[in-house]
Amino acid sequence: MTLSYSHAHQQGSGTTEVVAVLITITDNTAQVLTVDQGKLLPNGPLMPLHRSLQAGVRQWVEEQTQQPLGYLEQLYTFVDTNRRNEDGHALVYVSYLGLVQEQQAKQAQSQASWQDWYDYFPWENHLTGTPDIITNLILPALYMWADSVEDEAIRQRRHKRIGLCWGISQISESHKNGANASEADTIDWVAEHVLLRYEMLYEADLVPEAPNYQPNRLAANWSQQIGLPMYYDHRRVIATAISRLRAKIEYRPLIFGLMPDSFTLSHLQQSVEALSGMRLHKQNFRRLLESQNLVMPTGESSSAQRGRPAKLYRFCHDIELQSLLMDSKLPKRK
Amino acid sequence: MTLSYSHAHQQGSGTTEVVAVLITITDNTAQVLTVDQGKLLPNGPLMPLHRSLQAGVRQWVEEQTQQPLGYLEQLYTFVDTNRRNEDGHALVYVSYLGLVQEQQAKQAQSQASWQDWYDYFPWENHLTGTPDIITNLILPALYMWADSVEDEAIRQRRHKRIGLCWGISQISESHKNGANASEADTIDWVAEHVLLRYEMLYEADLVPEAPNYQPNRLAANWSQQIGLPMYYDHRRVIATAISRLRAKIEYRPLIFGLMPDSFTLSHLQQSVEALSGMRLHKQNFRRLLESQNLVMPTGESSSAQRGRPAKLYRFCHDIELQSLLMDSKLPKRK
DNA sequence: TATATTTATGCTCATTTTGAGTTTAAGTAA
DNA sequence: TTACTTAAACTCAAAATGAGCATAAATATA
Repeated sequence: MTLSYSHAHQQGSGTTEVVAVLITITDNTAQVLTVDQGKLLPNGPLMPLHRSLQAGVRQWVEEQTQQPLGYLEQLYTFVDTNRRNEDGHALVYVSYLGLVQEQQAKQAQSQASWQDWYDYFPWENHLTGTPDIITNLILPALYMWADSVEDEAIRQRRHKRIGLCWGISQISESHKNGANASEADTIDWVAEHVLLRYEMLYEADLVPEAPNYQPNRLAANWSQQIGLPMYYDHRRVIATAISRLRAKIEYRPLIFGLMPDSFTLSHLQQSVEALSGMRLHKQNFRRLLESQNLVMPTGESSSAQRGRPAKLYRFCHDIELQSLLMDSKLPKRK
Repeated sequence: MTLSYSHAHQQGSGTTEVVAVLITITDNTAQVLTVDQGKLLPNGPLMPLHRSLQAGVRQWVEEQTQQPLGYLEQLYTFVDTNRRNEDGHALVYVSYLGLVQEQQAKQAQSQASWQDWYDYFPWENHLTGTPDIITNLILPALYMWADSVEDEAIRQRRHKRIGLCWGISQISESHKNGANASEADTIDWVAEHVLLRYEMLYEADLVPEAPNYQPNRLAANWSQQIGLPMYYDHRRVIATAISRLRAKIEYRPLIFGLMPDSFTLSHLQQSVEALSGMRLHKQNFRRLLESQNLVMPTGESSSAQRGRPAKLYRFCHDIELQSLLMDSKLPKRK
């Protein structure tokens, strides 16, 4: 794992970098923009000429990916004490979440490429039910990790934590070996806990990025199944982005930034589903949309592929402001 | 306005600083910890010896204020292009929100002092109804600002924005001079829009920190009424903190970090009210609390001052984890 | 052509959650 | 004792939510 790249352009003694998580949806699949064969996010040092962090992000994204980008919001700021400048100052990097409209997502320019984000987080895709990787691989490994500790109290807390993070509704039967089978047995999957789940895998040394990762102690082809690793902490940065996106989409119409100018309601719903990784209830989705006055029919209909043709809609740009200010929700779970 | 202080300890070429917004509640009043006579937040440069941003924050807060602090979360990262190091790199500062338990809030150590946060944001205190400053001073000034522009479209957007930000329910009568009186007339005050409101005042040059602030053009004693200014962008940082706190307290039991070990439900409610700046409906507040299993009675009662003595409660520390993970809400408006 | 299949869209219904009261209990101050 | 104050239990209607049924309008197929 060569960590050489990415700082070729670093000059002077700046200790601040920007990192961008750009998201788009193509063919109902959520994608993230990467460089360096999917191993890194677009990034670059903040330079004296940049007038703001946003400006820095936009410049480096433009330069490294030629991708025009719209909505951009700050995510989180990390410190990497393993990377320091000549004065010994640790590298600080500020991450941003950016949205790219469907039609704007260009094909693989230069070093950049769009990647299905579930290639990095296969356990986050619940579009066709709970993925096997959770029940067959992850949960057994996590319970082994939980039980590997002497202290009974810690063990119990870990069990509880696993349940809360991963939603132990189905598996409760097969894993209530302990006496505490009477615990709240219907905790359900919370889509926005992406970061918590990734961090638990990291803490349990179950991902290649973790300090004590030992795939030999795990299932045979563990490394192939646990998702693509990245350099530095970039997979964690993506997890942060997905968490934010999934949480925010429920009360702010961020989906605006990802849709083309006109679309069907099904298309819109599938886009939200691609982000949340879960299926939604069709009728309720529409009801909520209607109650919010977020979209209006264009008058045209889509040239249907199979069934009844759907009406086309566009967002009420009239409400740009409201969309920023007011609490306009989007639907929840199925 | 001397901006000299606060960088006396800067050494080397680091371009990263940390800033802390520490919050406590004493006598049902929300307070923020400041240094330099209330003009600055505790802050300091990130140094090579710091192993994380949190560690940096804790060290500087400890050093400057001797205040022990518990819960800490990252807020936002700013760039100040006006402050640069010898290489021309702009200063990056990472802000944190910290909570201090009521009993832990010490009195004015060294340079530090606790300030009523509504001294900085008098318009945010709606505990006794909409404050006069909004109707008498701020809104007239904002509408003047909105109307000061030629372009009709921009003027309309500004009017709309003002309404959304400041909740134009009461004043709609006196200000529907235009033809569009039929607009949604019942927009209500949203407590967590603190940052939006401050930024609007800044944009309209109505606060002393703004580049074109000209108090002479405004009401006679404008500067005395519009809240205490701070150096740099520190008042904006507090606004960011209050926004986050008010938003998050509705779906995460952050209030934990501010309460003493045992308390009455009324005390708890008053604390939440101090943060949100609004009165809550007593019975519904209790109902919600009960449905969440966040608190449990200690068995004791408070030695009542006047009325019937209230039972004392404590938080279910059993649920530390759940409080972090699950969506446990606290009540909304009255 | 008739029929099945597919997708879109309109509508119903039971349950839960909210907002807002009323009533009763248990203390202190006059 | 009486008035006043705060606590706490309970009620009720309106709104939001989760889930299902019914109908409409197209295409694919027998």
